[in-house]
Amino acid sequence: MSIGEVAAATGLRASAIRYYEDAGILPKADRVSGKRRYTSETIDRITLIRFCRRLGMSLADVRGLLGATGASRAKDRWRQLVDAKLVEIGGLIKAARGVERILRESRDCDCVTLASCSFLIDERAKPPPSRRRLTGLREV
Amino acid sequence: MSIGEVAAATGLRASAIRYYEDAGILPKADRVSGKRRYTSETIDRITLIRFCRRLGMSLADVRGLLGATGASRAKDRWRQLVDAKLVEIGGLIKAARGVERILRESRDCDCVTLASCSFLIDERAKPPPSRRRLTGLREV
DNA sequence: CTCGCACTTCAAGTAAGCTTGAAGTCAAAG
DNA sequence: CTTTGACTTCAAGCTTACTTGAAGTGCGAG
Repeated sequence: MSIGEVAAATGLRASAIRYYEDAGILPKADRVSGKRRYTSETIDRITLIRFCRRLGMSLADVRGLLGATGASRAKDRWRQLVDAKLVEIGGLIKAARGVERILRESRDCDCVTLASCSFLIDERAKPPPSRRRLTGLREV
Repeated sequence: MSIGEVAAATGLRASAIRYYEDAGILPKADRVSGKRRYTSETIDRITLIRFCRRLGMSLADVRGLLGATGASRAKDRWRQLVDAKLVEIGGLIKAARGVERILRESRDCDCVTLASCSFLIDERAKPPPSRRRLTGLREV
């Protein structure tokens, strides 16, 4: 199949498929007179990549996963990744719930005028903001 | 106070404070022989900004909020922002829980070998990935 | 033969929120 | 007077995951 057909089948753009190849996420494609030719295996692979991405994994995660040779090794890596992601997501959910609570509580507060607002007073006591951002997720 | 003192008091870097000024989030600072001078009002303002950022608001959100003139107007904007953020966070938590469930279920699946895995088969049926990423949060 | 389309490569652009570097200024300390 | 340290501006860099654009190639149709 051509890159255009793979793109149509997977919902990615052709440019993204080329990018994945450059990034080492997809193997170098065979060429027929300079043009990339694929088999349905590529579609399966892209489907797996898309699945992982949807679950909030980075391309680096995916690269690590697909680099695994042999099914059992791959399965180990998969479990490791999943376990790490579960911890991350747990943290994310916890953080989100904290934010939700504060938002609700501060909704009718005078914070904005900065007049002795308990939230901002609490805020002063907190350590500097962490540089680390929690992982962004896509809708599942 | 100097920019360095404000930085120390708020946990931001001086460069970030200058950036906020350029970005219109902080008002143009008074100068004494070319150097910015601040009052504790600035610290309060930065504290508010930091509070908002911690809750997952963008600098654009904050700019809109602080642009409000008069306390009641500001309060209205605050409530609007909070309501919008609550919807967003609700979506984020829902998405995160979905991901959590799928991760758990797929943990011990044969997905990685692509051998008739129900998760990947489901994946094939899904629409192309949404470009939209859910808001990243910081820890609260 | 020429048109048009899908493809090719490579470089650069995009988003957000800052940081970093280079080069210069200023005031107080030694 | 010189050094030191904090400050100044402006431009460029960082990160991730791609997209976009420019310029060129290959192939089937008319």
